[in-house]
Amino acid sequence: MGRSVSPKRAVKPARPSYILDEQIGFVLRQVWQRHATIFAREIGINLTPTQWAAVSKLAETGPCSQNLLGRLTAMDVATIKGVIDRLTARGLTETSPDPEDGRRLLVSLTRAGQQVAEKAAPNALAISRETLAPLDAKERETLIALLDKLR
Amino acid sequence: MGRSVSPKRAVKPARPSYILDEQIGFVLRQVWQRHATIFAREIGINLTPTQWAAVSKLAETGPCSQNLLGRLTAMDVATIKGVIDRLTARGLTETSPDPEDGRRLLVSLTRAGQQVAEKAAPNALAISRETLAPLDAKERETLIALLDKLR
DNA sequence: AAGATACCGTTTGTGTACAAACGTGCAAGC
DNA sequence: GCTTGCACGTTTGTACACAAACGGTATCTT
Repeated sequence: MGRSVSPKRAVKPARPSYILDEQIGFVLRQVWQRHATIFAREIGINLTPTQWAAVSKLAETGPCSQNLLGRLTAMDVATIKGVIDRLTARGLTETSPDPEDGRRLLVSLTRAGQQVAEKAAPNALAISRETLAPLDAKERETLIALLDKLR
Repeated sequence: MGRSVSPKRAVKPARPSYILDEQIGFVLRQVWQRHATIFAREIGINLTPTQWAAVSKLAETGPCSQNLLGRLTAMDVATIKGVIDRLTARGLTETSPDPEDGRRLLVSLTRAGQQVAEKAAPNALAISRETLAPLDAKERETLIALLDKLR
């Protein structure tokens, strides 16, 4: 170390070429973390963002196969299995073999699961609002539109 | 099922109040997932985004305590420990007790770690570019600025 | 000097997240 | 028929991510 790479003129300690804090991936991770923190505090019932995704999507679509539910909620097959296992253990979902297709495992909300979905939906909306609170209405719209292009 | 809840007029199957796909948290998770996929494919050396964050931050700042490094890279104390353990096992980092403060564990890049940092930096920049490729220059700037407000 | 307080690192436990390999069921083609 | 290919679910292994509890160290206050 010591002498710089290019001794051209004075020193000016060459801004490093890679600044972590300016990289989109790092920023995304932090924004996601902030959202997850808000979520954990505000969702009310004890649910993770991932579990809520599964529950609310089931409430939207009605019963569907575990695999399809995974695609609809952007979860890996191994991930959705774990999520459904835990939700089922808590009595929020139940599973049954699909009579029409021996490969499929049908997943549906139990009565308790439906109640949770209804009860938590307003909280989930509030969480979305709080996550976006630092932005004004126009900025929120712009952000969503831009992120949508990157999905 | 069958008859709807509110028989007022015609049917118009009441758009559910909570649409997962429109929620900022769900979108963030998906964009992050896409970025992680690009990262895994393009980083060259076998490093996770998190590990790269630690390595590149160490390259930026020089040796620092494990705890501070965790804060600089937005990692929990337990997370940064695991990351440094794995990097050290691979010979990219090394640790030593801080002679000036018995609580601290100093973390630094090894020679191999520095080489990895230099070699991977261009790839990491390319990954950022590819992640943002669906946007034009102005949009990229806007997105970063908006996300920055949500950190 | 002694005690209160804050900081640092470790450990344990739970929950995503994904790759890879495996076995089974369905459907399309010959 | 039968094979070939694809879809579906499961299991294993690795790696974040965070809460909570613990013990050791430094610093601040009295």
